[in-house]
Amino acid sequence: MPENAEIGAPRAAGAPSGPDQLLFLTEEQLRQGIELMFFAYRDFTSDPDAVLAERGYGRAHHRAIHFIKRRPGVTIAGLLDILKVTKQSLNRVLRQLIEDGLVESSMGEVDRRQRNLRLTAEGEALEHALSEPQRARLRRAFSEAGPQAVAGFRQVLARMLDEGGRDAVMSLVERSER
Amino acid sequence: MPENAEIGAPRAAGAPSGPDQLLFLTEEQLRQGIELMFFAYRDFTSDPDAVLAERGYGRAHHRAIHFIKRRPGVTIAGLLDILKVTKQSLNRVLRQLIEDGLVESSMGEVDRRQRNLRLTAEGEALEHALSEPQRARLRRAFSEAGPQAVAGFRQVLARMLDEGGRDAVMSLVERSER
DNA sequence: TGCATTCAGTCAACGTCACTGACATAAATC
DNA sequence: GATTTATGTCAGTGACGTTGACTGAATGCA
Repeated sequence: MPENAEIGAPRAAGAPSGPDQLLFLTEEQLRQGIELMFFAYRDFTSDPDAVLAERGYGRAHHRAIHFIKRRPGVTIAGLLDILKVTKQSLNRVLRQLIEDGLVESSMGEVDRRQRNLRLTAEGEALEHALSEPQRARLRRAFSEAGPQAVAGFRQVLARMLDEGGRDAVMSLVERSER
Repeated sequence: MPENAEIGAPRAAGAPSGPDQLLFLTEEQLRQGIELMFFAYRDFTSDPDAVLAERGYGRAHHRAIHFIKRRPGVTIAGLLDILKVTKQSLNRVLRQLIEDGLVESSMGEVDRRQRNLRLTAEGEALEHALSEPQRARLRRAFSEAGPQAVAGFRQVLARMLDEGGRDAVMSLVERSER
């Protein structure tokens, strides 16, 4: 472990005895992990939340915009599958985004029932305004923690995913397709 | 930034042309980090959400219960400070929890305007039912990823916190006080 | 003692964003 | 031609966050 071992190092307040090998699995460490997830996620979402609030949008809009950016031409069903929300929930958000000129919906070429979703130039601009603060936050955190810590961060998050959907999620996350 | 000055050392400062050392800071890696946070947090909260839904509660109840368990005797103001929600939001949740016999509110001993909050036996039981699936998920993820990955996970999450409140959050998270 | 402040609790109104259930329409498929 | 699929919409519900205004009780200070 490099120079910054002390920050994330298992302190194990209860200091159970025995070999140190499993100290990172104590109940205390698990509780700290739970709380860190809560606080980190709260701060992580606070920047885009502020941008969204200016336009009267919420996190649902952010998620839709993010994944439309990621998979240009995605269908409604595809987006529903990624987001795991109901059609009605997604529809309300998409209707707004389309009306506001951030997303364009075009008829499917092979299957004309389908809609292919894409960001307009304005949609791209909002996407960038939303994601840049998060990227900046991660960039700083990654840079300060170092590559080895980042690798651990990713491993643990990946292992926290539901086993059922893990492969699907990881292949979505890791597919660059841009 | 006294104690962990080396943490913030600008590793990414120069040398963009260097070898693979900075590949973990590419835009692509940042985007993957953002998506992993989204999916992991979604799955992470899904287990307690299911338990809560059975009783007609939501995440707000979970958070209140968690931090009352963590800091027995905490005051309303203390909880507001941790959760960063409005008094009105918290009050609605607390009123329910108290009515349902999960939380008890007693008058402060030094300052009789204050209320000290504690979980009842039933509250402790629900807290356990809520946190156990999350602990199990983390336990598995930690165990599979290994201690070094866990250290990295913690470092990155800690570094993602808002700088303003980081020390306060980390000292809350790391304080055992039980 | 008297006044300002603090802590807690409440009322009302509002908005986002999930959910269920039911139904409509068009296009594809069998 | 009948069924299935993809999308869209209407209505209702509920959790949970917000702002703003106001109360009562206890405290602290001049």
